[in-house]
Amino acid sequence: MFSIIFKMPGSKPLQIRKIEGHSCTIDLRLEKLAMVPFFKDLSITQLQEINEKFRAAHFLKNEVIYRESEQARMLRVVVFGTVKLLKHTEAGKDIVLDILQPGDLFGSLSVLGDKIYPESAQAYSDVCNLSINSDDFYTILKKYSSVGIGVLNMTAERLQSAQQQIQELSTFSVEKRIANILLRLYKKFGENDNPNKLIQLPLSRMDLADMTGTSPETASRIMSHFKEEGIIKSGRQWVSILDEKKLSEITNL
Amino acid sequence: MFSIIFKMPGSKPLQIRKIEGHSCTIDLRLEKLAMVPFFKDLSITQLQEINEKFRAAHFLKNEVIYRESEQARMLRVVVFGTVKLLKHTEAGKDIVLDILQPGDLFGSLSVLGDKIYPESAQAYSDVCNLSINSDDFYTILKKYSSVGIGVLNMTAERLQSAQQQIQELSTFSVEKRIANILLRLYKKFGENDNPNKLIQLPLSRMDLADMTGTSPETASRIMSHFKEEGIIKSGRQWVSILDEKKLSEITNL
DNA sequence: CGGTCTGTTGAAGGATTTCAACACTCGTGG
DNA sequence: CCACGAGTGTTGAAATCCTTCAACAGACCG
Repeated sequence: MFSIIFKMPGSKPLQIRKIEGHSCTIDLRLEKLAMVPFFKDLSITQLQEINEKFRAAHFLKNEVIYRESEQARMLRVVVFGTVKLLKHTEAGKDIVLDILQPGDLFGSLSVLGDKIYPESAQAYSDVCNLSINSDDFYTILKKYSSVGIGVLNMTAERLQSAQQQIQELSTFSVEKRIANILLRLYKKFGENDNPNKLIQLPLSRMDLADMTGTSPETASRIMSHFKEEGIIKSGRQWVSILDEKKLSEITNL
Repeated sequence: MFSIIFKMPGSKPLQIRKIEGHSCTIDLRLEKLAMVPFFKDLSITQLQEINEKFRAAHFLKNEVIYRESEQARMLRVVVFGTVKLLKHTEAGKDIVLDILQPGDLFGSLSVLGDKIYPESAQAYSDVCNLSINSDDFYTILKKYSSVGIGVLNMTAERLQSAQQQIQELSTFSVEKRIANILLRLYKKFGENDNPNKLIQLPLSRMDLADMTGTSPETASRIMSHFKEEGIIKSGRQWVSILDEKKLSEITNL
């Protein structure tokens, strides 16, 4: 078993952008707000009006943005970096529900009701986000029905994706689930311009285990297997996809 | 092992109401529409206007209402009976995502986008529902922002519940998952007025397996175990809950 | 340069599935 | 009205997948 890792001397495969040197200028804020799918029908003037209600906040990698079962007061939009949504269990095991990109919405989605965060949010890299009080957002929803329809649509998509995950957890082997999550992460976070096909996330075996509902050891074993087959390359907290086709064959096996 | 089943001679424990003798009068339709949480802020006149757009449809038990990956054109509201939402797998195994009651919404939830049903819907009993063209519903959403907010809220709740299920599938043993689903079904479909604590559903071992992502055999073994412990009574397609407290202890073990 | 975090691998044990046989219930049609 | 057959539930035993415990190796950080 020769699992050769190509070391680039002095440079780790995964380059993580730090928050230093990043600043949330008005232009960047407006650009990111306009990127949010459900603000796309609004005029510049309306966007600026909405922008007034948002406040920028920064988090360093691994900082907790909010915790499960806290009072849910804020709706947030990722501007820079990636955010991990997760649930904790009494046994200390975490479940990763989703990983968010710039433009994604999180936090207090449900405007009515008990307003308790159903999951925790943690900065997966250095993060900048915009947050809005949920009462203010409620006002926007009432005023602009297109925004509500957009949010509804995004929520419906996430529901579909969650139900897809339920099906996979119920019927797929761990190997299939890991092949699948690698494909999905590659589609979402793969750098298509870069030939080394790296997933742009500090992805650990533990993370993979938490996303697929298995143990880190099993995740490691399966990743080793994929490496032997030449399907992936991987090191400490980085993964790159060599053979996308073989991966999707495994999921459809 | 004495699993005594109290037979009521000539009468099965579970009485299923047939659709014969049921008719969707205007009054019943309005009553059910008013029951839908996100129509609650509308006036009678507005309700009547919306009612015009809905058409009633009837399905016999086990009839398929729509199939996964069909074109999604209709949004539906359950008026009478129960509906099973499920996903099929190539291996022939089904996953039950949800069981719906009168007042619940299903079908083409996402108003924009590709409009493909992400799951199948099947009549779990004889069913009457109202359906509306999704374009017509889109018009309503644009006109009444309160409706959009209500639907958003319902969708957000379902998303939460799906994520809860993901956590349970990832971390709970089959025994805990079955205890949990029994409790949830009992809360939703238990007849509180009736002393025999029956879950008002034709619940088979296969159904339980499809809801918890296990095999019918394992579900049967665990149900047998619960019977021995005096926690439940159960026969062919019926379950009643004797000891709710013990069940919730099992889920929290 | 040590210490901590991450990844790897082995081996034993446990949970669950699968295959198989059988019992029972219910509806149907003779 | 009874008998049949399909559908449903039960149970055993073997096989499989996965977890858990444990030890160790390598990478990164200060």
